[in-house]
Amino acid sequence: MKTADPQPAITDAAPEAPERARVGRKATITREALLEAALAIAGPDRGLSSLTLREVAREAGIAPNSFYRHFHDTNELAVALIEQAGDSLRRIIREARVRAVSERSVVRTSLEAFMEPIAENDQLLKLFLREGSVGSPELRTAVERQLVFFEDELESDLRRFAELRNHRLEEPHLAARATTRIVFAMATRSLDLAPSERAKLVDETIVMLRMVLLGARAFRSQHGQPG
Amino acid sequence: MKTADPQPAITDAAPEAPERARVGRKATITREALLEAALAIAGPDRGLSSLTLREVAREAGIAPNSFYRHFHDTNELAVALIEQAGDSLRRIIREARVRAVSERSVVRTSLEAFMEPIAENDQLLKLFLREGSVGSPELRTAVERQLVFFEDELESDLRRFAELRNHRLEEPHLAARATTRIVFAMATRSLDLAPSERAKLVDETIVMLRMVLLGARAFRSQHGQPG
DNA sequence: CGACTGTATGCACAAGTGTCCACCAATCCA
DNA sequence: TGGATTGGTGGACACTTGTGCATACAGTCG
Repeated sequence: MKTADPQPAITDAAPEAPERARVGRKATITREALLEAALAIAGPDRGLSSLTLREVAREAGIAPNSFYRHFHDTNELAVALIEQAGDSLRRIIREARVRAVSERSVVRTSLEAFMEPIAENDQLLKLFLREGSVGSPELRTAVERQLVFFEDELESDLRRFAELRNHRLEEPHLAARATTRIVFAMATRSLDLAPSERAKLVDETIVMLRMVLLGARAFRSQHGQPG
Repeated sequence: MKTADPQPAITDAAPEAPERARVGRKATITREALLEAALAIAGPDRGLSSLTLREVAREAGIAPNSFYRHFHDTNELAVALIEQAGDSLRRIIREARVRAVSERSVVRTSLEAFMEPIAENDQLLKLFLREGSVGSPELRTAVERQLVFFEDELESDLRRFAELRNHRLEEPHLAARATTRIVFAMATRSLDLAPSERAKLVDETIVMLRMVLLGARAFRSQHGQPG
């Protein structure tokens, strides 16, 4: 296998030196393979930040020292993993968006498109949901950054949709944020649920989201309204 | 080893076994002191589940082996810590509730009462917010259980309040859940914010919560309404 | 060919971990 | 007084961890 496979998009924009190794020994293991190995280890019980250098190396089938050729740290690997998960996440959402415009219930369609890969075996997604807010500062900001990407895309969606239907929409940014956090919290919760109970959770989540959207329409942004 | 401490219901007001040691050597260090020590170590960067037996013992000033006299495991300690944090949390909320009924804005008063101890140095609270969903299955269910307690109390609050003001309130359970998750997500986020930015986050959170409450009033529980 | 270079490995080390064991210390009850 | 019981200690064990150093491997270039 060649490293030459560009695969440029981990962060969306990093140039990432596509011509790294023109001379010297061919890499027997790629950076991506290491990420995969780490993913395989980091089950539900183990925080991403508890990953061990030797452990990852073992899983990937290389010597512990070789790890340093690809990452300087396990933290660095964790951050890369989060960013990759975030990309995967937003890709899912974009697909959901495409599907949603032609369906009856935008909320339901989008949410189901979001939940489905979680019910499947998308380790990346599970990882992202779980990682939340523990770990090194870099890791935390990495997660937060991805969440904000998510919120931003959702906000412009909400804006477009409201305009399309001639709805009022007050504070779309906050509506997007509330929606995001609810969805993530519920998706995380669904990870510990039996598949049979997930459908119910989806229904409940839809109700919550509709509350937010209804509220965003009814909201008056003036201050000091009655409690 | 026996836990010996019956701890019949984590729910409320645990009697806390006042007569544990009637015979034998006087304990030089209490179970609580160990919890405190663990709390002191578990900073923002370290997940609760990465605590080390020896580490906690060192911080508490006892021999590693003595740890076993109080907890069978670091996991057990972590769960105890979470439950303690949950209690502290609900105590705060009850106080907020008392204050809130005599104030103008229930939402703002409650939320500020919630955020204030976080801005202070309540390590317990920070811990709880952060721990979210990583760690052993026992730890995760412990966190989830505390969240549900929280939701239940909030739900009955919402119900009472709606009745008092003659408001409609559809699906109060889900309104409570949405509220809870938003508050927790935002509180967690505020942990990484400079104090000067927290006020803004509180304001934004209030808007989000009002959206939910407004939506819960406007909501029609019938199925299949227009998207 | 040999020189050069990036990749991967083996070995070793100090440090840290959980846990077992025997032992001491204090306190109560008979 | 003397068990009985509980709390705490110290030493040792087998193990894992991150990392430094020297060295072998596999290419590419002149």
